[in-house]
Amino acid sequence: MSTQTSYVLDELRNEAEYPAYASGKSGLLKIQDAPKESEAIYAFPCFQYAKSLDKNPTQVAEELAQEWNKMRQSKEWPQEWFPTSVLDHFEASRGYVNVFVDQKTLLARILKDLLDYGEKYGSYPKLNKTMVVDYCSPNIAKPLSVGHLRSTIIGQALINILRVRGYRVVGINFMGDWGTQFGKLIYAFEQWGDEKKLESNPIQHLLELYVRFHKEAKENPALEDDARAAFKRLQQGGEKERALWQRFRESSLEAFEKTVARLGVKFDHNWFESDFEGKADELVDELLVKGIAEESEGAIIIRFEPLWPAESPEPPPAQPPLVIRKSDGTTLYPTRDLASAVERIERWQPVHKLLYVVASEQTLYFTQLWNTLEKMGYPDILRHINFGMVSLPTGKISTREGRIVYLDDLLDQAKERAAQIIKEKNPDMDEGSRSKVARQVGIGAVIYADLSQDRIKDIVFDWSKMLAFEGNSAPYLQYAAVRCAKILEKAKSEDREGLDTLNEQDIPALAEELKEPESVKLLMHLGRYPQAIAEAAERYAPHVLASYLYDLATALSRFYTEVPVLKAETDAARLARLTLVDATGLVLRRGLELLGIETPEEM
RNA sequence: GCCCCUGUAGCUCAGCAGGAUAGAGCAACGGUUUCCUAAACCGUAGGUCGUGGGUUCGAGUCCCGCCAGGGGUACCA
Repeated sequence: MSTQTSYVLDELRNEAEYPAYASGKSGLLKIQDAPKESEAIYAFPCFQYAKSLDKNPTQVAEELAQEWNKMRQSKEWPQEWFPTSVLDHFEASRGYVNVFVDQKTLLARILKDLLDYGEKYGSYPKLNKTMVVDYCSPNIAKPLSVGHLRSTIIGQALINILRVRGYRVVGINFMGDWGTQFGKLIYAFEQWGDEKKLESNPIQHLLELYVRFHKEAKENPALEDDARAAFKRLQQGGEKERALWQRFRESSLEAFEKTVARLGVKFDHNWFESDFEGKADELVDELLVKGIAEESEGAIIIRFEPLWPAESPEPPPAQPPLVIRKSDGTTLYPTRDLASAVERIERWQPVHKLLYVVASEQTLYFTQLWNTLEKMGYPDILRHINFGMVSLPTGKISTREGRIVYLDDLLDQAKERAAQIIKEKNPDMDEGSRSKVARQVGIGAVIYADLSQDRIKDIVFDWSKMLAFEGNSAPYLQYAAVRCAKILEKAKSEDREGLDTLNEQDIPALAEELKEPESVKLLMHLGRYPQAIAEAAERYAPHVLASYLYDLATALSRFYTEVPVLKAETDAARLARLTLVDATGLVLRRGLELLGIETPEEM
C-alpha cells in the first residue's frame, strides 16, 4: 500500500482500506464503490468475512464499523500517512460497512486538486516505464478503409491515455510494403498500367489494378505465378521493379499521411516491413540454431505446445505452427513482424509492454508471436489489443470485391452532415467558423462512435450511428464544453480576475457555496476523473474514459439548467460556480483531447 | 472437426475484481424556452440479462452443456 497518493479519492481509498489491511483481513474484505444513490463513497461487503467466522453479516458489519471507528480515533491510525484526510466515519448497513466522508472537506479537497494541477489535472507522475504501441499499420498501395479507422483511433487514444498515466509511450505505424501483393501490382501495372493515372491519382489507380488482377487471376490462375516471379525479381533488386515499387510506396505514403492527419493522428515512427527482410532472414537461421524452429515439408516452422497437458484419453488439440520461411526460401509477414518486435524490444529496452492494436482476427497469430518471444527468452510483455471487425450491411469488407467505405469519404460525409446541422441550429455562425466547427464536430462524432463502446465488439457500419449528433455522442460532450467556455467568456472581467487569483485560503469558502445537489454532484464527479484515466489505462479501454466524460457532460447539463452562474444570487456563489464551470470545461476539453476529439469554440 | 470472441429493453450499447433495487442513448409517448446556446432538461413506458444445469450466503458477472451469430485454423498480410 502506498502511503500517499496525489488525488483525494486515491488517498481516501487507501485510507479506508487501512484497517482491513492492518488486521490482515483484506483478502476477505474488499473495497468497492458504494451504490450511486448512497451518501457513502466506498463500501466493504462483509458476507464472505462473516461466513469465515460463521457469524451473521449484519452483526459483523456493525462490529467492524464500530471497531474501525474506534481505531481511527486511536493512536493506531497512521494519521501521518493521510495528512489531509477526508474520511469521516464507517457505518454499517445490511451487511456492508460503508465509508462516509465529510462532504465539505471532500469538496474542498477536490477543488484544491483542481487548482493545484490546473491543466495537468488527471495526469499522474512519471512511471519510468516504456510502452511501445503498434497501431494503424496499413498496407501501402491500398486506400484506408473504415476498417483501419479502428486501429488508428483506438491506438491514438490509448497512447494519449497511457502518457497522462505516466508511461513513456512510443507509437509505431508499421506499414506493409512487402510481399507477393507487390508482385501482383508490378505485374498488373506492366500489363494494364497507365502512367498518367498513376501520376494524378495513385491510390485509386493502384486499387483498380489490384482489383483487376484478382478478377483476371480468377480466369487465368497462371497470373499468380507471374506475380510471384515479379516479386522475386523485386527481392533480388531488379531495377525496373525496384523503381516502380518505390513510386507506389512514396505516392501511397503521401496520400495516406494526409488522411490520418484529418483524425489528428501523428506517428512517432513510420516503420516499413521491407526494412526487416534482412533481419528476418538472419532471425530464422538463429531460431534454427537454437532449436526453436525446425524444418517441415520444406518450410521452416515453429511448433507450439498443446494448449493443456494431455491427461484425458482424448489428446488435446495441437496449436497450429507458425511458418517463418516458405519452402521457396523467402520470409513471410510474421517473420518480418517478429524481427521488428525484437528490434523494438532492444531499441527501447527495457520495454514494459509491447502493444499491438490489431483486429481480433489476428488473435491466433498474436498468440503464436507471444509464444515465440517466450521461447526466445523474452519476458511476458506482448499484449494484443484486439478489437472487433467492422463489416458493412452487405457483408464483410473486401478491397478486392469493392465492398468498402473509404475513410476519406466517411470523414467528408461526417463534415457535410455536421455543417447542415449547424446551419439549422446556429444559422448566424459565419461561413469560416462553420466549416471549422463542422470538421471538429463531424470527425469527433465518428471517433466517439467507436471509442464509446468496448473495443471487442464487432461493428456493423451504420451511417446514422456513426454520425449521431444527439444523446451519447461527441457533439453532446462538445456542446457541454462549449457551454462552459461561453459562460466564462461572458463573465465580467472582475469575476474572471477573481478566478485567476484564487488561492488556497479561498477554497473552504468556495466549497461552502456549492450547496445545490447539482453543484455537489458535478464537483464530486470531477473528483473521479483521475480514477477514470487510471482505469482506462490499466484496462487499455478508451471507452472507460468516454463514458466518464459522458456522465460528466450530463452532470454539467443538469447543473446548467438548474443553477444560474452569471446570475447567481451573490458574488461569492458566482465565483464558486464559475470555478466549477471552469474546471468542468477544462476536464471535458482535456478528456476529449485524449480521445482525439477537438472541442470547438462555439456550436 | 478443433480453437477464440460475442449474445443485456424494439434498435445501439454501459455494467470495474461475483455484492445492495440491472443503467444510458436512440426510437415511442407526454412536458419544459420573458432567465448563461433546447445539439439541452424533466417525466412515462419498455428487461425471466440467448438457453439448461452447476458453484456460492449471493451470479448479468465464475464453471460445464446446448443454441445462435462472427472470426480463425502451415507456406496471404
